[in-house]
Amino acid sequence: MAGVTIRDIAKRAGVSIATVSRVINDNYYVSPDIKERVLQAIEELHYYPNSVARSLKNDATNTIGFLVSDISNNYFTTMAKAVEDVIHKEGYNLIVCSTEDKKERELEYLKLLISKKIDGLILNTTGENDGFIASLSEHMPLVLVNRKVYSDKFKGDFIDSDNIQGAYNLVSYLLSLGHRKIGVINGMLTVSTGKERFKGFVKAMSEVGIEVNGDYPYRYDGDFTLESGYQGATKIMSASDKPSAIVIMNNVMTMGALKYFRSNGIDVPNDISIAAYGNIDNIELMYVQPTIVTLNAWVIGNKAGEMILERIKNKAVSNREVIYVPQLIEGNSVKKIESNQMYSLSC
Amino acid sequence: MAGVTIRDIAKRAGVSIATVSRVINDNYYVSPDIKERVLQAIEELHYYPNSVARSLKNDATNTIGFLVSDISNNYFTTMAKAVEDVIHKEGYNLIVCSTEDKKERELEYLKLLISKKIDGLILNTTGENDGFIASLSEHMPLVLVNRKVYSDKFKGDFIDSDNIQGAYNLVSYLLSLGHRKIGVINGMLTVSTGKERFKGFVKAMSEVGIEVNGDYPYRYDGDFTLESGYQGATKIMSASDKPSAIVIMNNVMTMGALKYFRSNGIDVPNDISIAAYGNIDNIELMYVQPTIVTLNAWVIGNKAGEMILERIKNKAVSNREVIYVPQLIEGNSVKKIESNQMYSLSC
DNA sequence: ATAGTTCAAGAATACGTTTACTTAAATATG
DNA sequence: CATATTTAAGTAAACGTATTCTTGAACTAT
Repeated sequence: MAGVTIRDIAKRAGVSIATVSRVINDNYYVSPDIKERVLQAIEELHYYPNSVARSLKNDATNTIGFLVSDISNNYFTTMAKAVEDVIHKEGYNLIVCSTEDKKERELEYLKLLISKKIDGLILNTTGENDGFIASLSEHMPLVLVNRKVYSDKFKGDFIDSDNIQGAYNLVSYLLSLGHRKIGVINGMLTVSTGKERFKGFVKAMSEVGIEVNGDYPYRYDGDFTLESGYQGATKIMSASDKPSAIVIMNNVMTMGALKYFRSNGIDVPNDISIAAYGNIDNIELMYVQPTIVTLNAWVIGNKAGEMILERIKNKAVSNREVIYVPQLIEGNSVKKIESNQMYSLSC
Repeated sequence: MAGVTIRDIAKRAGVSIATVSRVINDNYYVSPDIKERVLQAIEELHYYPNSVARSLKNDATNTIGFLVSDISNNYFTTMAKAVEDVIHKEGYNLIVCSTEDKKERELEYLKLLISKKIDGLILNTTGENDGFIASLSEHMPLVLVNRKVYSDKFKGDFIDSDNIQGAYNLVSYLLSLGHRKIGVINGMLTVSTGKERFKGFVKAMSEVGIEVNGDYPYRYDGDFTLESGYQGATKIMSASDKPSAIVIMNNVMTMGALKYFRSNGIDVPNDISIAAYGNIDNIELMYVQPTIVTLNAWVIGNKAGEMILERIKNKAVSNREVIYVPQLIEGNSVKKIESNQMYSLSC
């Protein structure tokens, strides 16, 4: 089983290695009796083709890389499954790596994946290696998910939810229920998701005459991690003048913030209202159901799988963008503000 | 960047490919000026060594496979991270695949990983390919996690929590609080985890004189999936004679059961008590905190990483077993049964 | 000064495949 | 029947690297 090569099969079947290869790949006519003999030898010796050698010769590994920022975020494992689901049918495999949102780790993994000669890459970038990625994109089929690369040299596809719209909708929802003092826990503003979601926040607020500028009091810039969600909630709630609601810009930070609230006896939504960006797993089993805008990880993953396959087959396709509009799902994490309170706010 | 080979570097630097290889691997003396020239050429041409070719020559891919039953179970992603953490330091990479507990998928992935010439395999088996795995184990470094392979030909290591003890502890806890009619939602009884956890259940029950035999009324044999947890809860709660508590044999089924309870207005623990095997993520944010025995995925993953590295370095090591004792963590999902109720039960 | 020694670096081979090229037997064609 | 054509299967080269073997220049020793 170990170390059995095409040569052993050839010897056993009394044919040349070329013939064995032809039987394995079934791409040339081989007379039935010889074919039979080869197949039998393969069976008897427990031969498995060496895909390392095969990849070297074919200049194709049938492997697609998927580099994500956080493998323990269920959102990405769901997406990975969705990608796998599509590419597996076409004979491709997926290799998933996690950067933990570290610049160096991303670079290291990119180089590793280049070395491993993957046929294509699906990337959820840290946003800190745009130059490298842009020049990589000139030589490797590349599909970005959720996070954009800022470079006009970039050649590839981009799939995302409409971050601005999604965040805008979240905030509009809070505004419609009378909230005006609205806090925000941002993700990294260095990546497109962080940047654009905040932009959606600012936009919605400005439409009711509230300018969110440098010294906006209820703002915390986190980094999409559980800890920063906790920190953000801590900071915002420790101010003397508290907001009535907080918008949180991803699922993981939402869990972090809720941990803070729960462990400090802060009631959601009575003490603070919450609205969040992104899916939460088994949300109906939580002590409170956050109102969210959802990203469909499965849909995005499927699309990413399709697009990378297209790119691998036809490297010349031009840049494409696919933007999904996220849907708002009401939970019970937002309290309606009574109008007398509103008036008191506006004095 | 694409297609730059050692040959291009050699030409650029005006040396032989052997010299370039020596510089890259830093394993032979190369005079400083030549070394410098080579390094510069590598830099200028954006050369990345082709690890496919390298693997073919070295007969080592520096890659370890991790085949799990369910990649969307946070328990396994945590374990994967833990494995990665250990092996990465030694220059190895991890490739994770998910069988979805399907026999054919496991076989397919095993063959794929053999083809890919991984240096070692960490396996959470479906339990349905024991023969194949046992003979594989004679040629490939192999570490089993959580689920055993039943074959005396098997050569490798095994890491697990003490399933019998863990389940026994869960049931004893319920018994100590006065429960006697205790339901059980099993995982697959074809795999060691399912089998042994049930064994622990039976053992604890028999110690208080309750024999769990073929027609035990509160038993559901599931398959570790969310759906089967839901189904199990449905079945058990639809009987006219309901139990006062249910033991659920993994984390995912627990979520499924809770979904049934919650959506059907069945209060935990007032209508039914729950105790479960396995970790639950962000448990403090749930509407009820199940009492559980925990598996430390991180510890198991680290150990698996260490052991597979040892096996790769010294293929001759004999079979080893590492069993961790799981710890019981009390939640608020179990109600104490008053003694008068107990008496009424015993008539 | 000559023979012996050392060693940096080049030449050549091998890893396990796939495939272009070659061969020889079988069949078709005039 | 002799020549042309087809084609099944074999031979050999190539993929990109690591490494053994070889070479020849620089050095040491006599």
